[in-house]
Amino acid sequence: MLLDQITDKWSILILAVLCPGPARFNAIRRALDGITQKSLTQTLRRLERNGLIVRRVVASSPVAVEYAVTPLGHTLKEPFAALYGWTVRSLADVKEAQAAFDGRMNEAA
Amino acid sequence: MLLDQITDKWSILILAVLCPGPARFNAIRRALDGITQKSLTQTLRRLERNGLIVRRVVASSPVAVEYAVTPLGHTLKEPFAALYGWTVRSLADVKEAQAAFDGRMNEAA
DNA sequence: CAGAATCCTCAAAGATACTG
DNA sequence: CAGTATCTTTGAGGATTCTG
Repeated sequence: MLLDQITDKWSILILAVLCPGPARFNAIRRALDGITQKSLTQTLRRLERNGLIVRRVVASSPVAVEYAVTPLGHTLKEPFAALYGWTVRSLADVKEAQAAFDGRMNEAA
Repeated sequence: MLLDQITDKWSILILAVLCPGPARFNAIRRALDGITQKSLTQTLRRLERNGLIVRRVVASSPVAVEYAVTPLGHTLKEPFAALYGWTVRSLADVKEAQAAFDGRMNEAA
């Protein structure tokens, strides 16, 4: 499903990093704390294949590779922002629900 | 991260099933083709723990268990709809990008 | 009916080393 | 710098069996 392709662990975060402007491989890597070089490569490939970002090789020495969000990629910004906004607004409610749930579990035990 | 909790494989689909009205375990299971009983149980538990759905046991014989979306859960409808709407609107563009990408790969080989 | 418990596997993620 | 290649690990998910 297409939803699976964009709701994975890193895609949304990479898009967020690239939205303000293009960035290079290791810059993205540093921005996303905790991602491995392998996962980053794989996720960038999938994003590129789906037409959400473009990969541009700058023939300098040493070689530089820039990733940038495409127009199609930019149309995802709004839905992602809606989702992210919800998590921010609802974090307190969710934590409260979790505490209540965990409390019920403990009293049952 | 909270995003991971709601962008997993089934949560969004279960919410969609329950949005029109409450449903029972096996009804949800039948509605979601391909989910195992284990995954359904686990996902329902997480949704319940996060306060997005409620579990209600009807003391009949045999026992009936109903799941329903909470007010908090309903606030997720809009962000989810935005995301799902994007996939519907963009499916053609994504497929085109994929074909182009795969074409470039083959010509390189 | 609505699960809990158990076993199993396989694909994704991590670690490590190497390269143009 | 921007990856590729390999190996290993782990844990999510599937299949199956059992139960109040």
